[in-house]
Amino acid sequence: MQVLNNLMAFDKMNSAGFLANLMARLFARGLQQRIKPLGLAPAQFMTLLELWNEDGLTQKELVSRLDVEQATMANTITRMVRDGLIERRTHPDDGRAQSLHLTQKAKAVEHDAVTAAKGVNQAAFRALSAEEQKQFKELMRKVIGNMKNETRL
Amino acid sequence: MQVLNNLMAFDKMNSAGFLANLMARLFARGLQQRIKPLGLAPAQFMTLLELWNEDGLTQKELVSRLDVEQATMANTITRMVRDGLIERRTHPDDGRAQSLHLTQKAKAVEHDAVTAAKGVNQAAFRALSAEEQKQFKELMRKVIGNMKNETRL
DNA sequence: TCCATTTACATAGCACGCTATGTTATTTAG
DNA sequence: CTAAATAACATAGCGTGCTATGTAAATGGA
Repeated sequence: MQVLNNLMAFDKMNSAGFLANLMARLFARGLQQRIKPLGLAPAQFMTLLELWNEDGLTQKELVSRLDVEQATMANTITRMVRDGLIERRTHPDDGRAQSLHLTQKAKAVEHDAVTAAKGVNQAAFRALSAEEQKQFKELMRKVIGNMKNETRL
Repeated sequence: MQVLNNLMAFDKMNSAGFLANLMARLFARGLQQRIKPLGLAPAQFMTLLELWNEDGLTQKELVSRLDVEQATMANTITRMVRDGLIERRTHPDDGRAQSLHLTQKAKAVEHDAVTAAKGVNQAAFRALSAEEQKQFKELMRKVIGNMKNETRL
């Protein structure tokens, strides 16, 4: 048996990294399927969440709130402008910056999109008790905190 | 305060999907940094894990073990052949299939790569008790199971 | 046997993440 | 006030994921 050659070398179903990747892909898949009919893609939805909460943010502000690289955000914004979800306006106080503003189209889908996203989370968490759900999210935040501070080692 | 406009609309730090995505990106980043010096990318490492365990697998077998789409695997394999990590051999029993075989280069990096990957998991899990670590992985497997069976709702 | 179906893989096209680097506007030092 | 440094955003290039579709080799049924 091949399994015995490398005994316990690296069991992926017991590897946090593998599990995290698989889980995240399943979340993304679920979200994508539910919001595609609304004309949204997952990263666009996350960006809209911030703008629904506070319209007119700059790219820099979105970058820090969503924890992605600036280049990633720039491309997402370009696609959202292309898709008629937001528009760029030059920032009054800073010629380098731009403020991003929701279009009517983006405002119109807020309720349905948020409902869809909540549905994904619910589907993922069915079969988990309320206590487990709370613990699980707490642990994810803890792990995220660990890895963010990981400048060394 | 903008926060009060949409009270409790969608708190991303309390959204399993957002947390899962962020966590997975941090895992990927950590792994990528550690295995880049070995000439490996994350998906290549995952593929090598399977081949180190059992050389000569087909694309179809890798697809089912790593839980990615066939097209994704095909592209990863192409890059691995390009990078001299594996080679394709036509399958003796089936002219459509191919068996994938490790090169010396790929065999040589196994130990270092596995050590690197274990390091990522350890870094993520420092600050978690052994019990928490076990629970956390159990919960991830549970959530993954939930979402895989989610044909409806 | 021959044709339809299925199977294994390839390809096209896109979303989104990253690093690295360029451009332009603002700030800061002197 | 001007030159250097910084800050905000854009662009290039790539890896990895997906869906949709094409191609060629089995397979199965008539």
